[in-house]
Amino acid sequence: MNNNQVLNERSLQLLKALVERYIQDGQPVGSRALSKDTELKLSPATIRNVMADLEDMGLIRSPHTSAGRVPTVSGYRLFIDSLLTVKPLDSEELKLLRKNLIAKDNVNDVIGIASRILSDVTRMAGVVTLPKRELVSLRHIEFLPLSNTRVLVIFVTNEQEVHNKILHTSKQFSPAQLQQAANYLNSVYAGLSLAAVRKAVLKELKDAQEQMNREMLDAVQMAKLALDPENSDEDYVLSGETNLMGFSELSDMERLKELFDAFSQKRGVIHLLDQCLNAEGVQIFIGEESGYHAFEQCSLVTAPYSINEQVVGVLGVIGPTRMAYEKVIPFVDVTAKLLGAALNPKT
Amino acid sequence: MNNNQVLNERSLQLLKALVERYIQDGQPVGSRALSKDTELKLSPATIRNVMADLEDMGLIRSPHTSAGRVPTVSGYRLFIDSLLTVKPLDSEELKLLRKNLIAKDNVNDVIGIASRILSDVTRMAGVVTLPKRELVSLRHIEFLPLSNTRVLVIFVTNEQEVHNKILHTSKQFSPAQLQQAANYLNSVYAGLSLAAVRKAVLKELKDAQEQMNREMLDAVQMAKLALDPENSDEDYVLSGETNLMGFSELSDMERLKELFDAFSQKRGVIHLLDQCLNAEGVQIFIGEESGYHAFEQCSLVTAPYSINEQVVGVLGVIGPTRMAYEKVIPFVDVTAKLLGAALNPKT
DNA sequence: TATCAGCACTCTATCCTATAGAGTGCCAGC
DNA sequence: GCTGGCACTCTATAGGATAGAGTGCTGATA
Repeated sequence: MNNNQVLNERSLQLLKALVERYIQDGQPVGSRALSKDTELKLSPATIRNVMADLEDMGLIRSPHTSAGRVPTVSGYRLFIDSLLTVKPLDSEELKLLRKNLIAKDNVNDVIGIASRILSDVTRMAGVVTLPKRELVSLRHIEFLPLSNTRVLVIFVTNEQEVHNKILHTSKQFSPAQLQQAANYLNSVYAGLSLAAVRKAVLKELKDAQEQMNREMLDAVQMAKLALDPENSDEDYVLSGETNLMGFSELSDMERLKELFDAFSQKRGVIHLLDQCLNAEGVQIFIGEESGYHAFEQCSLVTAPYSINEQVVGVLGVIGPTRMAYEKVIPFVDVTAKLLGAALNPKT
Repeated sequence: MNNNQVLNERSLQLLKALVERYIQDGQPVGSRALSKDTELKLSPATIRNVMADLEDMGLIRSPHTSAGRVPTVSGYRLFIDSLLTVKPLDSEELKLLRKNLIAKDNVNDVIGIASRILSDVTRMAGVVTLPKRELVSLRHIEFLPLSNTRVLVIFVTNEQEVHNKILHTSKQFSPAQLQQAANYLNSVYAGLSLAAVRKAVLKELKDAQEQMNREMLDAVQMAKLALDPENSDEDYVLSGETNLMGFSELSDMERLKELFDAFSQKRGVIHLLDQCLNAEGVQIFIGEESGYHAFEQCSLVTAPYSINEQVVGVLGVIGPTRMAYEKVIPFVDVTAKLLGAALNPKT
């Protein structure tokens, strides 16, 4: 790669045409085809010169001597960042989103629907992370005695989701004691994010052990157990993975297995998606940019979604690098916004 | 297919050898190989005669003239039902099961572990259905007011699993009323299976509308809502699907996509597994026997598992028809028993 | 009558070669 | 700086030859 070339208007226009053409039909693009595609009246020979320059700059490459050129990751990156003309969202698709992406009693249902719509519309794989518990705020907490030292803790969060967990306490509590503990916690902590609650709880335990009365101490200690993040309960809902089996660039079984393994391990995918939590809007990983070998032939288009203006999760589309970015990007963007809206509690 | 042939001892012995050989190395088995494999001192020519008979009977077939023979579904069926010599369980595998398949607070964790062990050990796909709510018995029910007419119902079942659901009630209840309703239900119905509870509840509503006091009626009506089976919450945990990508008989992308689609739709797979709920022990579907096109190249080896001697779910292994049944069958069998043990409440 | 050696036949898989087609790089002329 | 022309390269495809595996059948044998 050699950067003392100039990327003038014409080269960019040709790069754009090449990427668009390649995305459209998946074949390496030759100079003759490009000459016909653009309104610049240039002969194939001239275009070949420009293409040689683009290749020097590492933006395109040729699979072999007598094939045309295909975009490299840098080529796609430049295309997406500077050349792409995003298409407005299809009104049918918007209608579909508005019709189906609505509030439900069960958050998982909404997440599942979002994931499915993403995959159905794009005909690629859709992924939506569950709202991060950490970031979601506590609405209500409750303790139920199960047996001896086992206590069921139930907490209702911001987005009307109910979580439960079984605690093993060091001593036995009466139902009344548990009720009292819950009352205390609700009065003090309701409305804070779970992360904030945990932080406050830890502080309280550290600062005020002696001054606290017995009941409050019990309550706080139980809250500590209840909010223990434990083995990251982070998860996502994936849909339409099988759509990826149709793409020729992913038809190598080794690769495909690696990709699907990554999907079921979840760890790597979650890590990748987490990187998009703080992005302003749509963020894109092209091929090897993700840093995961399994995703080398794939691109990931993501957008964070929010509840009450607080980002709590990420959704996105996974497909071959050769995808219709100009349609996928706005679609992912809007879906994220509408998912946030559907998850916002109405009260 | 023509059945006026006689299946004598020798033919069966040869069929057995052929299936075993084919399972071992996946190549069509020729007369010469079979002649060496068996201790019957028969020349390839004689064996060819027998093979022609077996082919007439529809037990084996030849992919083309100059290939050997492979078993048909009927051939596999006969092999499994009458010829198979099941191997005792490997002690390492038993140790693995005993070590990992132990009681946990969370049923889903245990199910997940079982599924993973099934796939890891067999290097095929493992599947375990969640315990059917219907069949599991009620231990404890609780109502929590959420807001206005929304009530959170929580029920703890037999296997220590906690389920929750949001009800929309027609009128508003005070916490005390909800507590009273729960008390009533717990005193009357605890210990029955959810299906039995629902049945009793419906009967009560029908019979005794007038005689009942107001509170009990409310309680029963709420129970009815809570136990509504709704969109079948039946589900399963699948592991190691990607193992199936390694098998040459499943390497056709069309087929593979169909199979994975079936996995994510779940409906068909659940229906198939449900058929095994009432089987006495291990049940096997070979290829097209399942009745699902997606599974045409696959076999499914299943066994039901029980909690408190009540069958509540099914587990199994999915792999190519050409699998080591003599090892898989006992393994699935034992795993089902140990899963049942791990799910049994200790009290 | 059951078994078996021998043989002609069939089908597949593999390798080699030839050929057409697509696309390039470079050069010389405008 | 652009372009037509041309030699060159590489791929994909088809055809043909060959080796190998395995079969079915026949006629001989015990």
